[in-house]
Amino acid sequence: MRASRKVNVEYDPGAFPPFAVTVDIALFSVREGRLCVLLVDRGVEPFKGALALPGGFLKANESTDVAAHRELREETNVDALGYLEQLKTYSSPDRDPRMRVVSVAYFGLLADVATPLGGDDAAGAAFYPVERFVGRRAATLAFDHGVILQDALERVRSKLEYSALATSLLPHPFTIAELRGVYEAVWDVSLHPANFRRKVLSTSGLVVRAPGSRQSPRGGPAAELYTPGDADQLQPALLRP
Amino acid sequence: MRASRKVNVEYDPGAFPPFAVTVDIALFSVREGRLCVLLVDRGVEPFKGALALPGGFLKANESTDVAAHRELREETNVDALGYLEQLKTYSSPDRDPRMRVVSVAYFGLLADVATPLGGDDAAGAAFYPVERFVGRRAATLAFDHGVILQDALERVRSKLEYSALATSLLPHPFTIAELRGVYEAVWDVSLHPANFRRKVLSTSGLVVRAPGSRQSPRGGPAAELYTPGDADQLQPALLRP
DNA sequence: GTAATAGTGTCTATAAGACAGTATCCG
DNA sequence: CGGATACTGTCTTATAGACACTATTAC
Repeated sequence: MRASRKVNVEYDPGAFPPFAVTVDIALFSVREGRLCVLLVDRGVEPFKGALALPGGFLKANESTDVAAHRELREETNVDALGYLEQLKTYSSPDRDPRMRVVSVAYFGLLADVATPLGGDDAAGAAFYPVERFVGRRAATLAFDHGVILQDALERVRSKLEYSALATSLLPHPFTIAELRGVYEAVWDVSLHPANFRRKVLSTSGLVVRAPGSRQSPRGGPAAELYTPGDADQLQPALLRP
Repeated sequence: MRASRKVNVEYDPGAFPPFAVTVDIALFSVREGRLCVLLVDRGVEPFKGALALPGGFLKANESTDVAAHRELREETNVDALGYLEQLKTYSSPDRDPRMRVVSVAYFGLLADVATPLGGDDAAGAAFYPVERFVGRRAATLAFDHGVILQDALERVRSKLEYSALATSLLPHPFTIAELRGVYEAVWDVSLHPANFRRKVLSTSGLVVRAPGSRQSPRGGPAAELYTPGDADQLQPALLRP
């Protein structure tokens, strides 16, 4: 055992165990006021017929970042992809019943435009409200994807507080009310319209005024339009209630 | 270790590319008021003679969490380890010049007790001030460990704001001034003693009063002692200046 | 004594949350 | 018209930061 490290650093090809590496992506989108996640129908065992996060095997000469983009492109169109970030790596030895698989999970954000789920492997891919898969009485997902989704959701909820990610979930330009709708959907809370507006506009670099205005869908005056600002981190943060 | 190739015999080995998986750990400790990181001297090529983060290969039947703890135990005593958390996975195809290695990086926090670096593989392991390895004119580390260290440092700096991690870098009990010293070392700033004290004591669950007191090292009245509270997240956060 | 530190009190600026009120649009 | 919404203004409370002040220790 004492010599194990020395064996390792010499890279005897038989000195280390090989692993399969996959990427899995939790792609979020706000649709009709609800936070949804892209899931695919598994057509093969194990977990045949269950829902799973889109993903696939890492290729021999690509990074996981590249693999995540590639897998996502195979499920949906990548044009509208607003954001993609590595979440966490899952490596429990029994997470795949067939073999040893280490999965590098990502989370992504997509604006709710008319998104054609028309990739090569998009059969059975659709957006589902996340509420069905979190908390008690949650519907189960294949493998440990329920845990991954839970972790991704918490990461997104947290990042909305101190980063400008919320605008990645909206087509541009957008109104303050639409931006508020994103926060309300992700955090699953109801926010005070007047205070939210003041907070957003006083956070430098979050949004910038765009020309024109847009009618409210349910009455009221036309709303001013905005596009994302150049801020990455929010100062001060927009804290969850 | 040598039987590891047998682990995957139950599936078709040609169905996916195999990868070596390692864990690398950035273990931080505050020593003499400076934030330091544990580095090991590489004895073999590549990067022979360079400094590197401690780490090693993932075994066939362990998770990366277990592997990180095991590797750390081989470098230093694990008793004082205050915290260990997964940071990020690094998978650039050329990050190791010899072969394809995917590394799952961790960061850890260790109190500055008399830490015997007396593990089996501790030869050449020592704590170095992080300032030497970050920013421009930084000394280089082996592989992409400089990037990993930079990412780990930023994660630790950020987590001090909204979590109670700072107490993991101190032996218990500690004084408010010692806790302030941790924040000052990690953030590389100078904090107002009076305001810091008020802030810490008004953050519920951060610290609890311990009996007794301790003399100040450089004059002044005896300082009250505290131990970590039960809070995990800080409410309100202790924001960087 | 001087210097340094622990701890308290206080003032100001900023931010969050509650809420009133006006203007504008749809039906 | 009524109802909903956009947007502004104001009040209260909580917090951050600056700073004055006292008390206690080492030298």
